[in-house]
Amino acid sequence: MENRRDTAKAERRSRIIKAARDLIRETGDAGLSMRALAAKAGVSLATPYNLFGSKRAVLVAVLEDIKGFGTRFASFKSLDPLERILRAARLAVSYYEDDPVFYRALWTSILAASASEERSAIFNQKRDGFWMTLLDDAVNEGLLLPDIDTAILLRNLDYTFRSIMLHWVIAEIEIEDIQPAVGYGYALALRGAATPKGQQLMLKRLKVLQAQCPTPGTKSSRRLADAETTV
Amino acid sequence: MENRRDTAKAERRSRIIKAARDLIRETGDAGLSMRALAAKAGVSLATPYNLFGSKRAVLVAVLEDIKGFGTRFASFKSLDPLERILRAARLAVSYYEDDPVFYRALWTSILAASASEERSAIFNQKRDGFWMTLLDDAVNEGLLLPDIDTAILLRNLDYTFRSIMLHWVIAEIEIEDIQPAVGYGYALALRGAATPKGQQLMLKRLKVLQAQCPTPGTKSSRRLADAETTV
DNA sequence: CGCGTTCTTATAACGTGATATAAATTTGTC
DNA sequence: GACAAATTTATATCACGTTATAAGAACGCG
Repeated sequence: MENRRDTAKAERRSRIIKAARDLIRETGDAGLSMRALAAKAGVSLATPYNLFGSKRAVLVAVLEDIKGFGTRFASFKSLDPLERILRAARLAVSYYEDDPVFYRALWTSILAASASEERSAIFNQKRDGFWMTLLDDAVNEGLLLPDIDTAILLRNLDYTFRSIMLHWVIAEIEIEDIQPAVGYGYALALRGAATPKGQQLMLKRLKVLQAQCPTPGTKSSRRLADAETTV
Repeated sequence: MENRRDTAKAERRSRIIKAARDLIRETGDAGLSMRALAAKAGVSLATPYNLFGSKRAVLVAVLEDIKGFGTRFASFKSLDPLERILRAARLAVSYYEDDPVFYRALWTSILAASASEERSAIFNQKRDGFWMTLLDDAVNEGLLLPDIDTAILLRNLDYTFRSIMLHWVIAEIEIEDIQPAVGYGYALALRGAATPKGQQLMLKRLKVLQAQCPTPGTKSSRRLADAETTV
């Protein structure tokens, strides 16, 4: 907010983000063209490119504009650290559960947007600090092994989260299957990093969550003998 | 190969796949347009659409055309089952390490190709039988808990693999960081599903692999206090 | 005020993936 | 060999993301 020029620019930026959000909600993925976006934002076609650089960047900005995670998380402080992590993951999933149409369209658009050289902060969101605190708490209370580098563990948890979301976006997971899948993945990785004490806790959760997961292997025709497979 | 018509069609199909593969190798992702592909395959622009349906489908066909996994795997039979799984994962990674330019371009194209309603077999490749055998062996030898549903565990391992590959394609992981990242993720999940005996084995591997992983948290400015985060 | 800078605007253009159409060609069958 | 069916072909067209261009407006500064 230095110049009046910059405030006008910021105003245009947020107008574009809002227009994109509304367009996705109204018309879904399909209706979101740059021409429609510019019209809806009351702006020229070139402006989103000036301010963001590409369609993908606009959509990433939409994603980053969605906040309020910490607020809803206030009430978990009494639980043990591992349980807190699972609750936090569940809370993260709930964002998608609350508005699946929007998020699916958003991610579809982001993935479909043409290739770019972006220094993609798509995945490098600023959640690290929050989650690192949770993990470090678990180490301090003797539930995770001190040998484990929590930063690397966190990245591994992120991998699980993203992959399940991508699977939901691209293929045919039902939205209600996401929560147990994420919970299971998190519990499994946490048990892999846990002390004996933490392992007991996670094993209980694993059994519960496993029962909630749809078993992919129940198709009667599983091909057991083809070693000639694709990478 | 019933009719002569079908053989000609199959021949055209494989000519298109080969042309796509060659085009990616020669010009990278950028040079692969449907017009260039049709020209290189000696075929009309409409033909790839007739035979495959979309650009994405062509690229998926290219991916599925790459085989030979089982052959290279013959020699691991003397190792313990968990170690075999880690070796197999490493072998899968080696495909990408051997030709990173090609695979990155291929995946970029697949992700960037316009949205589609495909019953995406992109990820549902036919590797299940091979990996299920490995996991079941580990259960039978008392290294993994019998409570664990190996099908769900396998899907979880797949999540890790895909996510790391996607991360490599989209963002800036170095190709040499993939192998430890995949190994760590697999060892972590396997330890999470392991018996005490299996856990000891995996913990050793975890420590080694952890040391090979680049630590994402070593940036001096880690923001610890922002609970206001993005989902 | 006036000048220069910066940015938006309007518009045209390019190459793209995809689709539609009618003509040409190939194939299987009689 | 001739006919019918199917499909490739050639071509035109569409909407899209993106870029380039020139013209105009808003601003900071003297």
